[in-house]
This record gives sequence, structure tokens and C-alpha cells, in this order.
Amino acid sequence: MAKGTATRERLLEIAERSVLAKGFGATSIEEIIAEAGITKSGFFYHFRDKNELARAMLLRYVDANDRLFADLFGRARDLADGDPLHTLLIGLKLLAETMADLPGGHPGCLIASICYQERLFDREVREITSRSTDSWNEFFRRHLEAVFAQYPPRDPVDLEQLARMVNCVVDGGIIMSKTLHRPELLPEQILLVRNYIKLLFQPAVAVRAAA
Amino acid sequence: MAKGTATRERLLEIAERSVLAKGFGATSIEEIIAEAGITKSGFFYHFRDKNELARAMLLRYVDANDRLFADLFGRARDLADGDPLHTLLIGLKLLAETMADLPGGHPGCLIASICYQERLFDREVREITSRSTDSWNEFFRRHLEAVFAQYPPRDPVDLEQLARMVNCVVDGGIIMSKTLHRPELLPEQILLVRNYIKLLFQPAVAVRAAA
DNA sequence: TGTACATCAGTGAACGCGCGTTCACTGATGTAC
DNA sequence: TGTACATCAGTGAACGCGCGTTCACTGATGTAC
Repeated sequence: MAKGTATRERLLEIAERSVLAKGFGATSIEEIIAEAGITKSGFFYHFRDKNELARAMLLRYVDANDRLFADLFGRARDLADGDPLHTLLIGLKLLAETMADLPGGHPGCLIASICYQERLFDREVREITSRSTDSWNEFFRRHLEAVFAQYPPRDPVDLEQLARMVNCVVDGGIIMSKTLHRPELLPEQILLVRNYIKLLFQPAVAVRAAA
Repeated sequence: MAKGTATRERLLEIAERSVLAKGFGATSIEEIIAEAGITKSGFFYHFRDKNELARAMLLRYVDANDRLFADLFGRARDLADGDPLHTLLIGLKLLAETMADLPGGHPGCLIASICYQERLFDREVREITSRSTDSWNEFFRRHLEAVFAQYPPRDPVDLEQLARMVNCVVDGGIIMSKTLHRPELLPEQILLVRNYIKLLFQPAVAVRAAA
């Protein structure tokens, strides 16, 4: 990695931590560069202005999340031998375990942070947040549709709503974990929405046969 | 209402709107007083400093929410003739309807906003957020325990976790509604977690008898 | 292999502006006697 | 009922500090010929 790229990456990482702890408006360039050990002009060599920092930080966050999801659910599919219900259930379990293993708990969701400070950002940043939320909803909807094709639900259910519920529970779980300083609540909630999906789609016979 | 009390209330209302739109750090006293039409010194007559504004704003928000919940679930109990499952299901339906009726969608949850800017607040403010979250969790847990006493769940379930799930779904639903500019997603998600509770506790026989 | 030039990754100093906070003061209303 | 005083709900001016941004400059590395 080139020298400049490494510095830029460090700036983004410091900025993300600070934004999740104090918000974008209260995160000053001054403190970012203090921690990074460069001067203010060095910062402006990498980013035209503060909004470009926001954009770059957000893209980095979304990308990391996309890769994590693809990795976890790719491994889940391998483990499930292609069965869609098992893939989804194993994927959610892996997600819960990953969240449980984060030292100090989940640091926070940048999308949620930005949503509570939307006035501070330009249209482009806000569009990235809604596009990536849509894409995560789509991700779970596709998984649920594959499940639905093979497993009739025991209750009528809208798959789009259920897909959104997974993301809502994750975002809400992060907030509750942070507010109560109880990191275990996020994985707990992920496993709970997983239980709902299991209850909806897993045939009662299979449960008894497996037990 | 005395003159000063009305001004103070107006300041808190303006501050809350601004904090939910831009965050506490980016909400300046200057713009609050501009909208309220008083001078900066007038502001400092009502609040010793910015942290006292935060405290007062948060207490006002928590209090309004407590009263809303008490009102909705009080009406629900009347309508349900004391049956705990019906009380909870009707209460959640009333909650969803209330959220659906908010013009322009839910403005945001102050607790969530503060959680994404915790470094900006003193210990007292952070303690209020965690105490009120605990009390809302308790509120749903008590309702669920009353249900559990009369309706055996079709699946083993931890009532504390389920109580937390309701609050997680609400907080996550608010974020998704705000991010995607789709106010209908919040009531949709409340009804979905209501469906989970219904599926868990409502006896299959009763469903058919009622139909 | 040496030279000229371009690009990269910054430095250092200065800017104007808005921010939170303080202080001395004031006119209107309430209260004691 | 009048007077003295206290409290309420502010005004107006000033403060120092930190913020985001700009600008001219620089030493190290890469590239063309």
C-alpha cells in the first residue's frame, strides 16, 4: 500500500470511531489530525472538505458490511448444503456470533448515526445511506424467497416486511446494546428474530424428527 | 401557564426538533433563539448551560413517551375486558396506528440520537437514557408475563428478550422510516412484531373459532 | 547513467466566522406591611 | 390604598476560543529521454 493510501485509511478509521461516539457535527478535523499525527493541511490534501470525508467514510463502512454479509452467508450456504432455510438460519447464527465476538461490543451503525443528523449531509451522502439500506433489505428478501419456495410458512407473511425486520432488529439491537452497555443484547436479538423465522418456516415434523 | 414557563417549553420543543434533525453537537443556541425570537441571554436565564438544556429536553421526551404508552395500553385494557393477550395485541395495534398518524412520519427517538453522540453528554443524561430504556423494557415484560400466565407459548421463549425486541423493532423501524423516507415502515414493523407475539401465544383453536 | 520535470504527500501560517458563556443592567409583575 | 422591596423574564454588549478552509511553499519519490 502506498504511503498516502495508508494515511487516508487511518484518517477514515479515526473519523468513523469519532463520528460513532460524538456525531459528525461534533467531530472536528482538528482532533482527527491530532490522533493521526499529521497537520491540518495534510488532511485537506486527502479530502477536499468535510463532506468528502463523510462520503468516503460512509462508502468504506458500507463496503466492509457488504463483504461481511457476503462472507458469512457464503459460508452458511456451504455448511447448509444448499438448503435455503438452513442457509438463512446458519447465516443469522454466524452473524450473531460475529457480533458477540466484537471486543467492547458493536461500535455503532454509521447509517443510523447519519439518519439522526441528516441535515448535516448533502444529497449524495443521504442517497448512499438509502441505497445501501435498500440493498440489505433486498439481500434478506432474496434469501427469504428461496426459503418460501421450499417451505410453506405456518402463517401468512410478507417477505419484504420480514426482510426489513431483520435489519430493524439489528439497528435497534445496536442502540439498546450501546445505551445499556450490554453488548450481549445485539446477538440475543439477532437470534430472536432468527427464532421467529424458524417458527414461521420450519415444519413441525422436522423439529420433532431432528430432536 | 406563566410567561416564562411557556417560553421554556417553546425552547425545548425547538431544541428537540433541531437535535433530531442535526444532532446535539450541531444544534446551536444561536439558531434556537433565532426561531424562538428571544436573545441569547434570555436563553441562559432558562438554562444554566447547554447540558442543562439536554437534560430538560430528554426528561420532557421521556415523560411524553411514558404518558403515551400509559394512555394507549390503558385504553387497550378497557377494550380487552382485562384479557392480557388481547390487551397487549390491541395496545400494539393502537401504537402502530398512532405512529401511522404522525404527520410527516416519526420525528425520531431522542434516546437513539443521544446514544449515537454519547461523548457529548454528562453522566446524568446518559443515566436517564438507560433508566428509561430499562423502564420501557420492564413495561412490555410485565405485559408479557401476564400473557404467559394464561396462554402457554407454542415455543419456548424468554420474556425479557421478547420485551426488548419490541423496543428494538420500534427504534430500528424509526431509523428505517427516516432513512428511506417511508413513514409507513414504522407501523408496519410494529404490526410485524405483534404478529410474532400473536403466533407465539394465541391458541390455534381460538384463531379458528374467531374466524 | 544523468538530468529535467512531474507528482505525491505533505508543512506552516493566516483568515474570518460562529460558538458557548459572562456580566451589568432593566422593565414588568407580585408581595408585605 | 400606597409604598418599598423582591422576583421574573428577559436585553445588549463583549469575551476568547476553536472551527473549517485557503494559500504559498517543500522535500521525497517516480518517470521520460
